[in-house]
Amino acid sequence: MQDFKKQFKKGVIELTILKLLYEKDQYGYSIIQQISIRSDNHIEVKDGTLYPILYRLEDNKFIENYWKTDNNGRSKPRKYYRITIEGRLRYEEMLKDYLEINEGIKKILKS
Amino acid sequence: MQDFKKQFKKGVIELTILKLLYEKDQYGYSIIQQISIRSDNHIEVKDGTLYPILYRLEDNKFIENYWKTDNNGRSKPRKYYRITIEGRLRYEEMLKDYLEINEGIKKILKS
DNA sequence: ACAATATACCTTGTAATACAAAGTATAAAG
DNA sequence: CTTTATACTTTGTATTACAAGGTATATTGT
Repeated sequence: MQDFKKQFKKGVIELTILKLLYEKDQYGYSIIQQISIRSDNHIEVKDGTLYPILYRLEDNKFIENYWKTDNNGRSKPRKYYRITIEGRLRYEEMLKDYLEINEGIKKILKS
Repeated sequence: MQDFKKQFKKGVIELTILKLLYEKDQYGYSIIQQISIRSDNHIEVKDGTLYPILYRLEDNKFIENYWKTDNNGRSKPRKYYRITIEGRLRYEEMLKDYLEINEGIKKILKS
């Protein structure tokens, strides 16, 4: 109980991750920051939450990873993720469902 | 996995239940129907889902029940639920959080 | 130079929860 | 009078965001 924000976020995080990777390849930590920034800090995803989701998405072939060393100062490579064709389809599906449910809730809440 | 609609619904169902009881006292089965109808069938809540939520809300003093026999033909009483003051406060809180998260997601999804 | 903080990734265990599936019983409809 | 809908209840299961722990490098402050 208590934290219903946590509940609201279920399922939605996967959607936002796929959206961000749809836009461009990114490494995990970057995704966490992007979600924070772009949602005006309304959505904060913990690293202990994100990484398992990435592994899950990878198992399902929706994304795939590659290690890349950026050509700035940093020597240690970062693990980048790329969305697959299946991942794009999955995203479109999820988006459709999300919008549908959201429309339904909006109708119940108004009046 | 598979059914992400189920995930989107987490937490949101409690919000819609409180909203419906905010409007007027209702029995469980009626809530299920109301959610279906008012969401244009986009949200379907199963009875095995609803009743445990009602008991939970009751344990937390957000709602309370009373048995009532309708004065039409039906002789068997139905278990009506009424929202409490605490329940109203809880609803306002949840709504605020829901709108906030939703705003955040919208910002990430667009562009 | 050194300490403190941020970045970056990973893993284990836990609480919460929508639902399936089963049951019981009455009411309404064909 | 048989079938379907209504109405309520309970048990077990899969999923999942997170806390809390870990490791290691990079950056910033003094």
